[in-house]
Amino acid sequence: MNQGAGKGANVSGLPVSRRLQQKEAKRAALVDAALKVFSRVGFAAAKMDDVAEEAGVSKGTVYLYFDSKERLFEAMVRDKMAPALDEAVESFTVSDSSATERLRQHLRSLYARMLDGDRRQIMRLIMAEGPNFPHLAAFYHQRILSHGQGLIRSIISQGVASGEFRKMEGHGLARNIAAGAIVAAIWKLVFDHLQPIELDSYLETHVDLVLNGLRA
Amino acid sequence: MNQGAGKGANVSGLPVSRRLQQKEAKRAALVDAALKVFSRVGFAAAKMDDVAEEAGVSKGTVYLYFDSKERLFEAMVRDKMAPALDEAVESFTVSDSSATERLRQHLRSLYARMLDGDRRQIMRLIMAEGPNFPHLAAFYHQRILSHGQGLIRSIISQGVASGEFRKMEGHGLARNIAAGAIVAAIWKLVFDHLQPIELDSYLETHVDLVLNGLRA
DNA sequence: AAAAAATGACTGACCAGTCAGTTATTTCTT
DNA sequence: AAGAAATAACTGACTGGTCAGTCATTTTTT
Repeated sequence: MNQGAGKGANVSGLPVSRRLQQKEAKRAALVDAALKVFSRVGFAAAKMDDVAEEAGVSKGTVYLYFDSKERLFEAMVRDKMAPALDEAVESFTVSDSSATERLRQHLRSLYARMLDGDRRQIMRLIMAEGPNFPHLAAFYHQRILSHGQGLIRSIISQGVASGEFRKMEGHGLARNIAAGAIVAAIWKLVFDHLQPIELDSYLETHVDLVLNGLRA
Repeated sequence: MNQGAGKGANVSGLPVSRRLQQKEAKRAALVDAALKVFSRVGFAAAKMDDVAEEAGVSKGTVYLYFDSKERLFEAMVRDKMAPALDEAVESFTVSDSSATERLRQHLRSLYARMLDGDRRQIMRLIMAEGPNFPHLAAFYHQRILSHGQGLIRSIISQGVASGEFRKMEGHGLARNIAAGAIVAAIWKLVFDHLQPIELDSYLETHVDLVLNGLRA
């Protein structure tokens, strides 16, 4: 009767011990706490004690879940970024709209996703600490940036095929189109108190500029 | 005969002691060393010993020139950013070219200035450490970003007046136009090894997109 | 009662900042 | 001009505090 069968069985019939659920919940709490602390002060200045306190546990407990500060940082980035990929793909269900309309929609959803509080903090952390965490930079590039460029490129291809957009030859068109959103996200974290970004208006300017720039 | 006249006098006739010259040179060397070390590892992880070694002096000497690690960091940002302002203004001598041509030129010069090795490192540091150094973020915003937006806006006004550009209403047009360059600078530092930016081509794409986007 | 989870005092490495002492440069004296 | 005295620049061992990571003990769960 070990393995907690009985009250440990969940709807799917698989035995999931109360222990494991709690462990998972605590791990998530620690990741949340880590995000807060790392966002506030950066990797090097963050204290494991503060992460522990933020999560309502003692420092020793943090080390039951993560081997080291670096591992905690990495786990945080991975955990918090995983949903972004799913969202991007989900929001991208191929529709039969025009490329113009799809690009407009895509940029709106990009802003919504990037300007999410957690996400832009992580983006800033990647830029700040990326050179010290090469595999995290690679992970972020592969899972988010590379994928995101692919989506934009596919819309552009459609638009070129349909005659809505002109064919542009140079490199980096997708990055160029996404740049406005990236800058908005960072700006909001670093300079917003000095010169606020009015996001809706900024977004519309961006969409307007890009769509006109691409028009055939 | 005090004040070191004679061999202490320089071409302008003003007495400049050997001491002061050397002191100024050493200060500059320390700022250079600081830039290297801070760029490599960020503010918190940088060691004053490393800065000293990089400059070829002992740690104590660093403290003869700068009161603290923070002050050194601030001095570095200020010293290294001062020339950027002058350059921007210089490169902006009002010409009688069309707004289209002026914007093209301006973007090229913006890329050239931003992608300067030192400068993009500092931009990255500001983004990474800005929230912890509010007055530095303010300094950077005022001296670089705000000013830069003004230059772009003035070209756009000319273009609207001359009928080259359409009038765009939303906020943040100047930021949007500069965004491509900002992203390029950061990309080159963090992701270039994963997906290189071919700068000339990227720049031309950007110019092309923006000019078409603005066209009346 | 046994096992698992959590604790927090502790250790050892690290590093910003100091300062008593050393070296280099300039000024004064003869 | 040559040495003596004064001043400025520099050094690096040291201190005090901090913090990642450990582990013997306590608490909670089963």
